[in-house]
Amino acid sequence: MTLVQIYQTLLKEYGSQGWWPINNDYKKRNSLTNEEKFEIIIGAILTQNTSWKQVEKALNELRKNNCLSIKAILKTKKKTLAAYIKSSGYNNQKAERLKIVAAFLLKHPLDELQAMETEKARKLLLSVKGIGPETADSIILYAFSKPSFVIDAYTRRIISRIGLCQKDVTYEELQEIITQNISVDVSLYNEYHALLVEHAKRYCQTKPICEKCILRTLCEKNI
DNA sequence: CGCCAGGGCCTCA
DNA sequence: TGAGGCCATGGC
Repeated sequence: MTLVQIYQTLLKEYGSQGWWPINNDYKKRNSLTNEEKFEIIIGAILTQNTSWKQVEKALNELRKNNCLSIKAILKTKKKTLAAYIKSSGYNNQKAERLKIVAAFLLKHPLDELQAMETEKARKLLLSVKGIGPETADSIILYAFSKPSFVIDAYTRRIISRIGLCQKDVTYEELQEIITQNISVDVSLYNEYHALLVEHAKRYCQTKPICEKCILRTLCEKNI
């Protein structure tokens, strides 16, 4: 089974996912405001090793307290920020990260990052403490609409179970494997990652529900 | 009650 | 550069 076939199968099964959710809403958008891009960046940090449901609550708390802007995050006490985002877990650490990112965006405004070449923006984002490869790729792909394929635990799980990579494959290795086998296309990258997440949530869980898996017949492991 | 969730940093070899 | 510990809350 090829990576293209996997994508086509998942898309046919689940349909377009409408990522990234903004203001509690999944839908396709043709362009994003800076406010929306900022919310994506904050969400990308809050969702680190945390389910999106908890992140939505945290984002809504921030919104309710007028704390979804660079200035507001910078002037709000870390303790207060941590209380707002409590539901998303690791809240002290994430409060610190939000402040670091806000300061970073003050120095490098969204328009500047948007205009940057993809690899350059990625490296710059990776230099920020609290932004690792997945968060950086999520920001580039979903906030800036540039092709940087997002690898996460779900991607690694599904692709390794199918047999297209080792289960301890590194981030960059798996990113290579995938991008070498599909075309460079923002919509494709966007949809593919979202579909993998959906599939992992529904069937390819830590304890997989293989009987109901749409990829079952093509899965080499065929658990 | 234990496991797990749309990771990343630090430390120590 | 890679493995292991740590960060924390809430759903199930």
